[in-house]
Amino acid sequence: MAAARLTRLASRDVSSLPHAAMRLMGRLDELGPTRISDLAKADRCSQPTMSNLVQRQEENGWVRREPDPADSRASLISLTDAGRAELDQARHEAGAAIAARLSQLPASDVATLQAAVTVMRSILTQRVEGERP
Amino acid sequence: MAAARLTRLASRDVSSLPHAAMRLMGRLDELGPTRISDLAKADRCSQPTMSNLVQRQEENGWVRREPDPADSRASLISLTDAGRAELDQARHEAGAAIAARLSQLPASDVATLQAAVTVMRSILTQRVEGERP
DNA sequence: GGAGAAGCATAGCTTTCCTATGTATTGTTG
DNA sequence: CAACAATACATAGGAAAGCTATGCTTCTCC
Repeated sequence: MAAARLTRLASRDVSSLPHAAMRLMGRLDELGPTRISDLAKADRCSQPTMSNLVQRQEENGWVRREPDPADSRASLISLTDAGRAELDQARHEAGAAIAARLSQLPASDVATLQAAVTVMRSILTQRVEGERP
Repeated sequence: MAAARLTRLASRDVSSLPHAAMRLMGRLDELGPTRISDLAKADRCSQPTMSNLVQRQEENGWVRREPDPADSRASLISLTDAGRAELDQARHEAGAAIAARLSQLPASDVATLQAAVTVMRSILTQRVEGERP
């Protein structure tokens, strides 16, 4: 609950990029050129949802679509320069918003959050029983 | 980012209640009978959004609307028994989903998260400069 | 008692998500 | 190697969740 509310709080401070677009572009930044279905898995949404999201960002010029040389059914999605610029700015905004709040905390609290981030990352890469690889 | 992804991960494991409904009902559980505009503030959404959300949950029978005796413009929203049951079940589901992942962590990591929750709560109640009371 | 403020509802729109289904390619197999 | 199943995506149609602008009551305060 605390994480959810904090996330909601932070996302309200970022005006430049819609939430879903930010997620998509963050993934692309991490993963490089990626297929739509893999992006959907990473973002935990359905394939049509990702298909649609990619189309919209393609229209914005933030994302590019190239044929996958290894499989002509698939396309590889990647960030454009404009997309990267947009992502950088959104991250800057988000960072500033978070920093404003963190600056009001004692250093020990910030350290606690930092440690928690590491733990959360390990949860995110965890495989839970009953999940297919 | 970690908090956002973790939140998204957890919310996918809860099928019973839509996201916004869960937030609304959680607030009602915390606050008791509350006005729509106060709910909107607590949930950081616009008043019309909350108005709409309350209407939908009212149709579901999970939420009740009573006139505010102190102000006949306002209504007081509260949980119905059905709503509380629904909330309990959704929390149970969410708890189980989280527990499944926490159980794979060493106790020290869980303790780190616990400490972080306390810090996050303090951020949530923080007042940032430039906000009206 | 009248003007402005406060509390909601409605209208009209956008974004984000879903399931179901169709199409084209790839793999597999008798 | 032809047929069938599986995979990768797109499209259609609809629901949920959010917004701004605006209008209607009811308070509040001078």
